[in-house]
Amino acid sequence: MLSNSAKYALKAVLYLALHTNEDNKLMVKDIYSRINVPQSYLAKLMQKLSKNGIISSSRGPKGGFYASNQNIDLPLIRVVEVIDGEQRLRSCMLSIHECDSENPCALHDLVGNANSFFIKNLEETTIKQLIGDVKSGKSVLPL
Amino acid sequence: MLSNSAKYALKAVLYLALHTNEDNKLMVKDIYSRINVPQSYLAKLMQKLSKNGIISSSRGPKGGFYASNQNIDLPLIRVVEVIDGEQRLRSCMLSIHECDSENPCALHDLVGNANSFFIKNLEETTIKQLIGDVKSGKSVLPL
DNA sequence: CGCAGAATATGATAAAAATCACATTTCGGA
DNA sequence: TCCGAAATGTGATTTTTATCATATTCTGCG
Repeated sequence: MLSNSAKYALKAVLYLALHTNEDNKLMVKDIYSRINVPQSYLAKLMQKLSKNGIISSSRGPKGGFYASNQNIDLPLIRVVEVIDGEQRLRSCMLSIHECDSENPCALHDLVGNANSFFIKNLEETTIKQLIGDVKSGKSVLPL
Repeated sequence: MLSNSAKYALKAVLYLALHTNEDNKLMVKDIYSRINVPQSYLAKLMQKLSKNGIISSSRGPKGGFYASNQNIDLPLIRVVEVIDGEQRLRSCMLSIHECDSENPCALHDLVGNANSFFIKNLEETTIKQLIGDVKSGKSVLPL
């Protein structure tokens, strides 16, 4: 469903959204152990996120990565699309190309609305909204 | 969610269930192009399925793979567990170990009951039931 | 200006998943 | 009883994903 990389990226984005802003940046080495992602792999992922405008960064001393107000208004789907591409998440359960609700593959009904429900949520939920849940204790952001 | 291998295996099992029985077997080379799976990779998958009792086989001339009456009464989950192992399907969206509905990770609610719904269906639907849908035209089994 | 601290770029290595190739075993039939 | 047809067993190769390492560029600050 989601690649490992996408999971890593989501964790990182949520961590940044919770702990950083324009005036309070963090470096990869401050983050990786908190979210349990290998350091240099995380670095690569964050570069990709940064290049695609999902997170922000600045170089040099006092630099680092952070989530701007603009960043956290992005829907979660953007994170996974940047990392996994657009296809992976939406591909049918049997990887049939012509599979949709009109012409369902044999497993289509078993998944039911499960997958589309998840995708819909990823599309409609912003990073900001999600960390709201964490802040209010509705869910946990784990290591 | 499901590995490529598991998808291949499901396709193969469903194909066998539709087109074979004790008296009417098929060889890998008769199947692979129909379900669009590389021949020798399919061979390996089918050996695994056969060894684990998901499908049946007999050697020698007039031999081949087939789905017995006993086979098609198995729930679909058995197919994916044999190929992907038991963990993969049930692992949390962020791969957090201590994530459940009591202690949900940040993404838990986004997936909602989607995943458990799918798993439940895999557990409760037998191969036979599923091909019923295909036979009655409710769904398609594609190449 | 220039140095040091940071991200960025590039590419090498390792591990896992997918694919291929072939030798071995089993079995039915002539 | 022997030959050939088929699955089975084993392992090598390729591709993708994940991981590591290092050189390069940018930037704030003294």
